Amino acid sequence: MTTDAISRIRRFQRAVTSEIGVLDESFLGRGRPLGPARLLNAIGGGRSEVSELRSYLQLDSGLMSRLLRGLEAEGLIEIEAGAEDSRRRNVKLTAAGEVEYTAYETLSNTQAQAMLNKHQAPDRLLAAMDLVASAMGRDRITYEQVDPRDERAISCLQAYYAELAARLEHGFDVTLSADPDAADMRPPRGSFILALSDGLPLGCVGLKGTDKGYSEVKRLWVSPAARGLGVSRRLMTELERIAAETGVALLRLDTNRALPEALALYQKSGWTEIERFNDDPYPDYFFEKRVTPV
Amino acid sequence: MTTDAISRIRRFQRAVTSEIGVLDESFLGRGRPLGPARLLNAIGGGRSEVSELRSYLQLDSGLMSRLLRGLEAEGLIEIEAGAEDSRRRNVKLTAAGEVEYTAYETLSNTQAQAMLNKHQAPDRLLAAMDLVASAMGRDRITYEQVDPRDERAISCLQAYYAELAARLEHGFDVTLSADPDAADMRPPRGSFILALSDGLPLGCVGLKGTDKGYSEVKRLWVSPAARGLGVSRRLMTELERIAAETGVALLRLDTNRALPEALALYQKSGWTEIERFNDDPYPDYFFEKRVTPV
DNA sequence: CGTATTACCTGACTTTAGTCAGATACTTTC
DNA sequence: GAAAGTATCTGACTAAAGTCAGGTAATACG
Repeated sequence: MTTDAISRIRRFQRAVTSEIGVLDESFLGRGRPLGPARLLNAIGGGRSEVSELRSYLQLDSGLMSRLLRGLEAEGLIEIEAGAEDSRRRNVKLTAAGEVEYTAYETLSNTQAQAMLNKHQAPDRLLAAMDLVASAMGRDRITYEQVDPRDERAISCLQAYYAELAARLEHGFDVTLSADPDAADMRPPRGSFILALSDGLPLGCVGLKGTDKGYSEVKRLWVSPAARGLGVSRRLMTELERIAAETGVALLRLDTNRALPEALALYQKSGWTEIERFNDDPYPDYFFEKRVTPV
Repeated sequence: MTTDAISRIRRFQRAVTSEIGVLDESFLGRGRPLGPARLLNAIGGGRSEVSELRSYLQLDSGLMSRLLRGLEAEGLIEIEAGAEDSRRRNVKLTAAGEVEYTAYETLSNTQAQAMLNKHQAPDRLLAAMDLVASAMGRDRITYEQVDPRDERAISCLQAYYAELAARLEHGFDVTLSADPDAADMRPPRGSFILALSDGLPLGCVGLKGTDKGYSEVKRLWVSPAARGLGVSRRLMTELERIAAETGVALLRLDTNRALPEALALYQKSGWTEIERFNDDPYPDYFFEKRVTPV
């Protein structure tokens, strides 16, 4: 066997296949076939509409119906007609269902913890897992407008500040920078966009409203796990779309020479370099871009 | 959702589960259930004894027998009684079986290649995959004595030289070092041990026979993907066992201050620091350990 | 208003996977 | 050389998963 790229990926596939087999085995230990177990977990995971469950689990409607009857007979779920459209059904866990769901969660968490405990450098392992999961889930990255005080937004911003502190020649202190008030990055004045993959925040960008005839792009950051996937480009596209929709005509931004990826992105995507337009101590480069209104 | 360690691992599990599902789907596309498809792939992968296939795929003897009859009826395999023990059966692919196996291989390779193509930094992705696969396959790491001219041994040695060149203050040129002739690291004088996980070499160590009353430990290296799993300790234990079995009474080694992990390992596992015993330009530390003969 | 569509259910199936108790043919052990 | 053990096969099962053709309400559309 050689050690070329393809065989390394194939080895990875074999390793995770057997790991997943182990998890399935432990699920079977609760005396329920995998079908009902997976359905129960999907319901516990927050999916409540039958049609949503069906497309998530890729089940035939007949099979789904029977699995639901089974869990209902066990007393684990309750099904009721939807409020708006009574053809649509909503499923929720009963108290007994919550208990059973928690038991499955515990099994999964225990296995995850065991993997972590065995490893001497868990941070490295987690970073590698994030990277792989992001690469695999690329098509499933979603872009969502959130409040900049959202827990996930804050975790991105902290990672962003930490990275600036590490990369800028003289460090970075957020209080010295023109820190946009969160209010300026919320509708209707501004916006804050997160890139999310299966709940994990992978990147962010903020649009800060000003009274000076332009809006500013701030806080563009992408997690190391997701670099090379085109996330920053998508974030900027989303931001420009939102700016256009809300009638903003001109966008400006500033950046630092220690962030060459960002610089390259702006240069490639239609931004024009301009004179310094603020007295923030950190930026070296200033750009603007005209927005085509919709 | 928070971004703690456990939920990051769970996210990883979900991502790879769906990726594996995609591969299984593509296997089903060849009009054969997963059971026979997996068996065919195991046979094509080099496993020929029925009992070996049975333990690898964890199949009941009845089920295995029926799956074999199925593939035989399709004309994909031939089964013959073993040469030494005619109860044991050996399976091999027919020409048609080779074709079908190659088709499955192509499906797997195509999926792997697609993942690689989508990513901008494939090296980083592969390194992350190696790390995860090693962490998961920890129990399945095997230690094998090989010829130091083996392709996998050479790939380890090259990685070792490259790492020395990067880490030593003044670089590393193997021709200046006391390069052991491969012959000195082969039985009966010496030995060369590889740590292998599912075919991928993860580490190595050499035992070099000398005429000076001791044998030397050389070329201890562990892949970054496998650090923190105790591979170096196991390699050294294996080496000492082999030394003891072949009647070696004293082991010596040298190392450099730029390799603190190695230094710590030797200090923790019964090695005694001694005076310089060679004129190799690279090492700063010298150790020896007495071997208890068996 | 009537017809088409949608969301789910039901019953009757097939396929796949897995189990288990013998049967058979060979090999090892005493 | 008989008894015990082993590797595989066969037949008769069960469980689980998946398919498919209708059926029943509720909703949407022209």
